[in-house]
Amino acid sequence: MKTLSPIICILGPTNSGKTDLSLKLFDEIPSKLISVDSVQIYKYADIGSNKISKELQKKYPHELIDIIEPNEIYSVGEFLKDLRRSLDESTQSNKIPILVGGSMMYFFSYLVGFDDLPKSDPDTRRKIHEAIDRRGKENVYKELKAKDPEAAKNIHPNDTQRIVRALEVMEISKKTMSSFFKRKKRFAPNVFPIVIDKGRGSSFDNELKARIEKMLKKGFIDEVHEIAKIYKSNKLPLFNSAGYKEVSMHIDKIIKKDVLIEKIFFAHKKLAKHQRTWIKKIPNLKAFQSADTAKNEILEYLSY
RNA sequence: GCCCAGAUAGCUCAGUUGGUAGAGCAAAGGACUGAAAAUCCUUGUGUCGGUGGUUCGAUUCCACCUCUGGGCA
Repeated sequence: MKTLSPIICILGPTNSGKTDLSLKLFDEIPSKLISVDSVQIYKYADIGSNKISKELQKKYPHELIDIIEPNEIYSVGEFLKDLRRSLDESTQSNKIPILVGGSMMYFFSYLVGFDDLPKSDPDTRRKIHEAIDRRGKENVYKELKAKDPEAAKNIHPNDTQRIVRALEVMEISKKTMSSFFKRKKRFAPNVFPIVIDKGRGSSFDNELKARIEKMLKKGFIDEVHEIAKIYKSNKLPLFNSAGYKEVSMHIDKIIKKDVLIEKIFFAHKKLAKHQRTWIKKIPNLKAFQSADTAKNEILEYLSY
């Protein structure tokens, strides 16, 4: 079922020019744009996630954008399934898939490998959280250590999220989480992954700041208001992400207006840093500092 | 001009009843297997505004000076 048509992957930290590059490529080659972005996946999250405008979306349609409601939880596992489907579709229609986006763990899982763990279950998860409240995090961690020392080795006692996940997997599957770990490498020879990063000097900071000011001018706060109104909640999964968290805190009067820009800026800087940490772990990336040189190299690779 | 309050880490500020200091944020590095833009870990020497004085010892007490708020004229 595997064909060898090329697959282009464009990764990079926020504000690096990924989108520009992907649109330019789309202009020149018969391709399908596929978003790799855990926030743009959400409907209505337009301004804060830097989606291209609705008009541009007509000209440049993207897969895996606007497919989830902001009150739903999406995950890497689902992403990989959705991605596979999109990739199949594009090869069937003889189009070159261009994967572009900012969620580095999604890229990592696709490029480096991901095992078939049981998917999360809210009831099981709730039970484990109750156990933590009742018996204390330390004791629950001890339990994990006893049952799955291999997994516990890589989980810090303070990392509640991972402790819960490991116990959840065990509860559902009756097997240890570490027994699932194989990380079969899926790095196919036809995948062409590149990273673009302009670096992190003061010009990066200034551009990022300008970009955030623009977001606010375009009505980021109203967008968050609207979403909270539609779903009657200000505690949506979407509101955990960089920027959305800060704006929703502002709406709750926890963050004052005059520091909001700064807080969002820090959140995005942290995001960029985190993205770069992931990028360092992904092998075989071709690195570029500008969209133009990257474009030429990709066209050359595709012999266009 | 007078009175009051400040001056401590890049920022906001704690603190030391006198034995040369610590939180949050930022920054840097890292972990990461269905929330990942999440979650978590590691890293803190800074003329404690300046100059003198008291003291075995001052960032801490005293005096003066400089600067910044605020008030009164």
